Amino acid sequence: MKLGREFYNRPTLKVAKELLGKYLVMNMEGKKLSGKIVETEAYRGLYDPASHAYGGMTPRNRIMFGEPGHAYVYFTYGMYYCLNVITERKGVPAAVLIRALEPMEGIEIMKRRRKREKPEDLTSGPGKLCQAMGINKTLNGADLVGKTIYLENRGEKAGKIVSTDRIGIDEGKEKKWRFYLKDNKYVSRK
DNA sequence: TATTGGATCGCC
DNA sequence: GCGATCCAATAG
Repeated sequence: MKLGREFYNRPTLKVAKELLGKYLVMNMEGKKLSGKIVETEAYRGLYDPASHAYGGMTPRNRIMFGEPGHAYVYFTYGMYYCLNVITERKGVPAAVLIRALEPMEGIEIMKRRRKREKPEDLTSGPGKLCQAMGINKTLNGADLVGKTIYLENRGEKAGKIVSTDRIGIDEGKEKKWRFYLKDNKYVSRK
């Protein structure tokens, strides 16, 4: 069952945890790709120094201030994209970064795009999964309650969840806002 | 207008 | 450990 707007319009930490075990589905150019979410990170707007929205709205982060249930895609390190889902009500800048997936459908397409054969090399990181799924800037602002990209509950139990500090973040280290499924081999940074 | 460094990745 | 590679943010 596709996740509706109301799922995203809730506290960010809750959404970040509940996204584990859900499926990310892409329908593009007649191809279907999907993967199970196994790792996320929460970013909470104005009061979180690590968030892109810290300090107010800019052209890049404006999607974070908008309606929940949309995609925030940004470009980083000159060559990678990262995918976030917007949470909390309109006007409150907050998002959950999708950090890793367990590939499910469309694995051959992912291998071709990633130029890698091992399943655990396809989507075990935020930049990798965007490359594998074909996510780029054209999807920035896309409605996740739609047809091309959406999240889905396939009735799986998440299992044990581990929380740690966020990767690549120096400020706000006391915040344990990274969540992943324990013992899952598709989590980044083994 | 110039400079700097990043919510990364893969190879050395 | 480090280079690739480019854009957003900030400083001037």
